[in-house]
Parts: sequence; C-alpha cells; structure tokens
Amino acid sequence: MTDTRRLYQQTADRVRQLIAKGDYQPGARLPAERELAQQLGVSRPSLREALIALEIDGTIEIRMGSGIYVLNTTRPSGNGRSLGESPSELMQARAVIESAIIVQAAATMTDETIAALRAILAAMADDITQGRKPIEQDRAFHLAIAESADNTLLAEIVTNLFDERHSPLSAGIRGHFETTDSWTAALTEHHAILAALEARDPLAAQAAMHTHLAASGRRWLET
Amino acid sequence: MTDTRRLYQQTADRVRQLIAKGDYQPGARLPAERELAQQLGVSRPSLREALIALEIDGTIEIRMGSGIYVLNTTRPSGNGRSLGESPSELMQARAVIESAIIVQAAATMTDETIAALRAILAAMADDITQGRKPIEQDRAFHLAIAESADNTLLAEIVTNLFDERHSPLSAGIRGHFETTDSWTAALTEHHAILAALEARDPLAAQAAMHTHLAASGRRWLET
DNA sequence: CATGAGTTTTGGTCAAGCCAATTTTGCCGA
DNA sequence: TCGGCAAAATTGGCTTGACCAAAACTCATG
Repeated sequence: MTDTRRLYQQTADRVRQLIAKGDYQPGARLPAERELAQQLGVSRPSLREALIALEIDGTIEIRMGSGIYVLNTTRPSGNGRSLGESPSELMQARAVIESAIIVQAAATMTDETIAALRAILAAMADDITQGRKPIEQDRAFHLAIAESADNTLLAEIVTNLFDERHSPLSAGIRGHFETTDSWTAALTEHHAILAALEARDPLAAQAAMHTHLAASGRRWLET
Repeated sequence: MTDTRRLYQQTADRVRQLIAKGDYQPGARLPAERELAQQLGVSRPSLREALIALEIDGTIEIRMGSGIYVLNTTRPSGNGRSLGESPSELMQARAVIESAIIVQAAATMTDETIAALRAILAAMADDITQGRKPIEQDRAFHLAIAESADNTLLAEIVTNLFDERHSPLSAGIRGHFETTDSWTAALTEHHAILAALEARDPLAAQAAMHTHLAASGRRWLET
C-alpha cells in the first residue's frame, strides 16, 4: 500500500517520527534544511512545506539564520477537559467565572434575553411545585446568561462546568442538593439575579450571582 | 511599520482577505497557482507555502490537477472537537476569566509566589534580549497566577485558553504577535501586574491584567 | 581577555522546468 | 445528431540550482 498523500504530509510525518523516537529532544536543533532534505530524500522546497506544517501545529520553531528547533511536544492542544475535581473547587470556579461573565452580560443585556430568563424561571417554579427537579431550567438559566456575553468560548466553559456537577463523580453527593427546599432557595436567588439584570446593574448582578453559587455550594456540601 | 513576518504568512493573510472580501465564495475556484502568484507578486513556491497553511487551517482545499477551492467559512468541525474561535473571542475570554481569578489570587498571594513571578519575568527579559520568543515564560507567568488562586479547575481553564492561541487554527496569524516590540510591551504589562500583586492590591491587579490582555489582543489582531 | 570585523552557516526567496492528475476539446463513428 | 473516447490543454506536484539576508562563528587586534 503506497502512500498517496502529498509529499509534504508524508515528510512532516517522518520528521514527527524522528522527534518522537527521541533523536531530537525538545529544545534540540534539527539538521539544516539542505542536510535534512538530502537525508530524507526530498527536495528542499518539499521539506520546507513539511516544516511549515510542523511549525503551524507547534511541533517545531523555525528561527531565521539559526536553525530549526523542537518545541515542547507535551501539549497536544487537546480540548478534552477532565474536570473531575472536588465539589467545592467546582463551585468556587463557577462563582469566579460566572460572576465575571455576568458583568459583561449585564452591559449588553437585551429585552429578549430578559424575557427568556423570565420564562425559564417560570418553568423552574412550575417544576418545583410539581415535584420535578428543575435541573434543565437551572442549566438553561446559567447558560442563557453566559451566552448573552456573546462569546462562544465563555459559554462553552460555563456549560462544561455546569455539566461537571452531574458527572458520575459528583452523582453520589448530589442527592443532598435536590430537596424542594434547596430548589426553592435556588429559585429565589435566581430571581435576585434576574432583578439585577432587569435593572441593568452589573455590580448587583455580580454580587447576586456570587451569592447564589456560594450558597449553592454550601447546600451541595451540607450533610 | 513594515511586515517582517515570513512571506508565506503575509501571503496567506492576503488570500484570506480575498476570500473574506467576497471575491471568492465558498465552493468557488481560486486562480491557478501560477496566475495567483503573479497576481500577488510572489513566487510560486512561496504561494504554495501559503496555500499549505490555508489548507491546514481549513480555509481552502487543493485538488490535484483541478484547482484550489474555497471551503465553508464556518468550521463546525464536527462533534464538539475544535475550539477554533476568533482570536478576539479568545482574548476577551481570557481577559474576563484571568481578571476575575487574579482578584482571588491577590488575596492569598504568598512571598514565594511573588518571588517565582519575579524570576519568570527576569527569564522573559533575558529571552527577549537574546531574540528568543518568551512563550514559555509568558505561559508560566499566567499559569503561576492562576495556580495561586488554589483551584485546579481554574488553573486548567487558564492553561487551556492560553494554549488555544498556539493551536493550528491560530497559528497562521501568530506571527503578528511575535515581534520584539510586542514582547517588550507585554513584559512591561507583566511588570505592572506583578507590582499590583506585590502591593496586595486586588483591584489594581485586576485592572492591570485586563489592560494587558486587551492590549495583547490588539497586538495580535493588528494588520 | 574583551571586542569587533570578516567569514561561514542557515533560513528565505526566486526562477525555470518537467512530471502527473484532471479537465476540456474536438474528432470520429454509429 | 449524438455519444464516446483519445489527444491536447490546464493545473497542481515536485525538483534543481541559484542568490539574498539574518544569525552564528572565527580570529586577529587592542
């Protein structure tokens, strides 16, 4: 089976293998372009194309007049977050981040978003009175606020942190949190946040969000 | 201000502009390599290097014997994989989160951490004077601050956001940021942050961090 | 021993050409 | 007229060779 890919791709892989094999540690200098091209049996332009690909993905660094250097390969730029940490850390992280985000959000809060948040809280109240756990509404509330900051990265981070609470690791302790009283308290705090947003008061919103998540963390950890 | 980046990076940006300007819609075919090279005033090998960069970041597709085609500008990139967002969003997210974290960090800042930060900035200055890119020091500085908040989740988020700048998708524009002048400015801003931390002044630290990341974003996006 | 000018090394770019895959053209035959 | 297929034109893939500019190195000099 011959490799039908373009030569620069094959060459880039071969250089990656050289580095992975340990011939060149991070920080080390690769052979000069002319020499490396001859060693790999390709022309210099083709090797240069491969080097550009490797430079883009962060495998190497090219310094003009100096040489080609191996970078730290220990950071595969993976987005896979293993967030299985302690509940207190999780809630503290959420308090810090969501409090900061809501300051941004309060500035650009639209009437449509306000209305959506009201609807979410109404559904949440409905869930509680009917004995259902309003987890989805809770999630929608926090996510809607994060999204109103108009930054997909921030929204994604908030989503990941929220969902972390429902990971297998957290599931064991979760029961404590899900009493009707706890949810009623959470709903009250949500209304306080919404009131601050309706008033377009960033600092009040920040305080309300921080209060909510701190209280939420305490409820979660109570025995 | 002359553009000192490598020619392939400048050329890749110019082709991106052609596409962004609407001259070539998704699915359209760009002029042939020989023609496009002449049109842009560069040699064909240099244009080819630029095209490889654009192919890697998903802007175009190169079909042997057929032509160069514009791909969909929207990169959903499938099942929740890539975080490839706009640089401005990334830097905004960092500004929001790291500014919030440093408020926590300033409260519990130890003398040891202060000393470590000083050492990092010294190494950063050394890198700059010797013409090296102090990316590792930059990373260490921001990560050390995040870690001093004593929350592994927050530290991990800061790390992921930092490394996102060096992901393949961001790499094409990376050259803008990496001039000596830019790094010198970044170093000055880092010193301002450190000064606020030494004074145990959370609000000053927050302001300095926000200023730094906002300026960093502007430098990164400058044409 | 420090220093700085000249030399060497190394990456950056260009030019021209040939090969291979694809597309287009247009001729031929049914 | 229409379909099909082969030659020609188009287009990307790759090589050789050369010259320029930045960085690193050498070594004589003060």
